[in-house]
Parts: sequence; structure tokens; C-alpha cells
Amino acid sequence: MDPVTRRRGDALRSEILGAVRDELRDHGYAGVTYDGVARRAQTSKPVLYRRWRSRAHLVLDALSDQLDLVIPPPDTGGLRGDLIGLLHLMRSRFEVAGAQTLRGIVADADSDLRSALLELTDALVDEISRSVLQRARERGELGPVPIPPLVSSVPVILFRHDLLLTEEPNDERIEEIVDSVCLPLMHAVSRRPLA
Amino acid sequence: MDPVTRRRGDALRSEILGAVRDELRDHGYAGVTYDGVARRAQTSKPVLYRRWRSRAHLVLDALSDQLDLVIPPPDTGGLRGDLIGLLHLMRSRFEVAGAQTLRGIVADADSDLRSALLELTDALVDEISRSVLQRARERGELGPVPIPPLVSSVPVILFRHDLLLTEEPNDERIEEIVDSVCLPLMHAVSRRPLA
DNA sequence: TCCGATTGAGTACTTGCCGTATCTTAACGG
DNA sequence: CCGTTAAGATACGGCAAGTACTCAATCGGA
Repeated sequence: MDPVTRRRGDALRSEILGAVRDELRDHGYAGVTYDGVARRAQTSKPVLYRRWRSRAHLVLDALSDQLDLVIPPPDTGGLRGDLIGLLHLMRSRFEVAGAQTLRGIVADADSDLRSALLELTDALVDEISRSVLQRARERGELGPVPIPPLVSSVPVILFRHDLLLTEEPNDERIEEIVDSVCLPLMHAVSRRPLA
Repeated sequence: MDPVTRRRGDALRSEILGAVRDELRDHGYAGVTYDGVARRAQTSKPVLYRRWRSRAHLVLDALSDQLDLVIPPPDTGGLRGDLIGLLHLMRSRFEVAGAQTLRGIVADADSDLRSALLELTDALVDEISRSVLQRARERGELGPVPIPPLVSSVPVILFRHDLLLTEEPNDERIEEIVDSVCLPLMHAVSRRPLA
């Protein structure tokens, strides 16, 4: 209407995803509607439906659009500090979205989209198993037995469980997760062959 | 209409919750509507709104209504078998509901209702920390150091995480959870004072 | 046994959003 | 410069949410 120029392609896409984030901030996940996004982005519903099949797809795209994919690997000089650093990183990564939004996406999404959501944090899991655990082993903090994938993802699993089902973990809770579960578990597994 | 007698109180409540379970079975969580439930239960929407504030409240009530609260404590003669038995019990407890329904309730519910949902399985957590771990300690499978609550709930947390975010754990996955995480963790914690 | 309070039943209405169809026109590509 | 693509605008049918209003059946107490 006012803008004589008509947006297309990626430029349009970016502005729509920005509008989604604005709607998310103002009305929450349940309040994100195709009508509202179209209004805010000054476009129309058909344009949205052509690109995104559901609200979950739309919102997840809007969030991952501005997520920094490069993970600075924490190196605090010790396994405990590295694990705590990783969980802090994970928290800062997700507090942009908000727990309620994550719950909404998880509920609305099909199996494929849930996988896509999890992949946003699986970079962290890989980070744990590769550099952090490797460095700890070199330091002598861990034994020689390889850590299985399920074990190395335990920190992230405990964090996500809290975030989705109870409340966002604070600093003390993160330390509790690391001290009373992750460290004893990893020490034990890395020194003893599995039964 | 046909029934000249008008239902009241708990009798009415029970039939409504039965209708909710029927709608849940036929149309899934997202397909449970106040209109549909009222039609199936041969009552009216205002009656439902007077009792339940949201679909999440309604469905959770319908599910917990027929949940057997008495948990038969598994006693297989060993910690490993007891833990596996507990997770099997948990799975049978939740396959009535279905993962999609649980995700829906988690997303729709407020903080209080989520707590109520978790309490449905916290009986299992208590069961772990009390009898199972106690028996294992008496058998000499575990050391003398007390197991903190977070550690004793790790089996349930890993199970719930799978159920909600990836897929319902099968027998192999349950054994993996127990063998590669729970047993090493509990052995370690029970023998070593926490750092 | 009757009366008043409660509560279930029936109906109707507004509102909001979904998802799609249709049409026009601006932007782009050769 | 023309044909193709895709954005913009509008409108529609449908469904469910949530509420308001009415009426009648049941229950409890005096």
C-alpha cells in the first residue's frame, strides 16, 4: 500500500520472521497467528501459507534464523568448569525463545520438526563429547574408557528436562546437575568397563 | 432427553471424564473440544466450563481419574532388574495416555498443572529412592553414601525426556538407560562422598 | 411435605482464527 | 519488452472458544 515497492524472496522472508519474533514477544507462542503475523509484516496470509505449513514451522524458523550457530567452546581449564560453561551457554541460547515457546513447538511439531528443534542444541552435545571430554582425558581427569553418546548427552538432557517441565535452571541448579550427576557419572564410566 | 433422570455431582463427573477419554482415543489431544465432549457426554458446554478451566485440566483429570495410584514395587532380586522393572511400569502407565497427549498437556498447562502431571510419576521416584535403593544397599550392591534426590530421579528423567522429545523407549533403550547411566552413576555416588 | 437454592440442560450469540480460493499487479528474467 | 513468477489484497466457509440467558430437575432444610 504505502510502500510502492513490493518485497520478494529472502528480503521478504527476513521481515516476516522478524514480525514473528515481535508477535512472539508481545503475545507468546499461543498468540502467534497467521493473521497477526501477516498484519504486522504488512503482507497476507497466502504468502505465509506458501512458505510455512504450521505455526510450529514458522516459529522455529524465526528462532533459528537469528541463532548463532557458531559455538565458542568453553575452556576453563577443568572438566567441571567446562560443563558448567556449556550449560550456561545453553541457557543463554534458549532464554531468547522462552520455555513456553519451546513447549508449544514440541507439542505442535511432528516427529521431523522435533528433530530439527533438537538439532539446534545437538551441536552442544557434540561439543561435549569431542573437545571437552577429550581435553579432560588429556588432563588426566577422566580414564581411558570411551564415553558412550547417551552419557555425554546427560548434561543436556537434564537441563532440557528442567527447562521444559519444571523451571529454567538457575546457577545453583546447573552446579547441582554437574556436581551430583555428570561428574560422578563420567568419572565412573571412563574408568570402568560397562557391566 | 431420553434419560428422564438428570445426572449430578460425581456421577455426572465420571461420565464426562469417560467421554473425554473416548474423544481422546478417537480424535487425539488436539481434537478434544468442549463441544465434542459435551455432545458425547450428552451434556452442555456451560457444565464443562463450570468444572474445568481449560482442555489441559479436563484431559489431565480424565487420565488421572483412571490411573491406578498403587504402585506394586518390583523386587527382582537385583538393582538392575528393579530399575528396569520400574521403567517398564512407567511405560505401561503412560502408554494409556500417549506421548502426543502428554506433550499437549505440558504445553497448555500452567506451572501448577504441570506439577500435578509430574506428581503422577513422582510416586515412582519415591519408590526408587526408598525401597529399591534401600534393598540394593542392604544387598551390598551400593555403598553407604546416601543418594541425593536428583540422582535417584535420573532414571525417570531420562525416560521422560525420550518419551516427550524423541520416541517411546523400547526395551533396548530402557536397558541402555539403566546400564550405561543409572548403574554406574549410583554405584559411584553411593561409594564416594560428593566433591 | 413444601420451598428455596442449587445446578444440569438447552440454546444462541459474538469473536477469532484457520485454511483456501480468487483476482490483480508488481517485480524479475531473458 | 513480454511472459512468468510471486506478492498483495480480499473474501469466504467452517469450527471452536467462551459467555449469556433461560428453564427445569434435584436436593436439602425447615
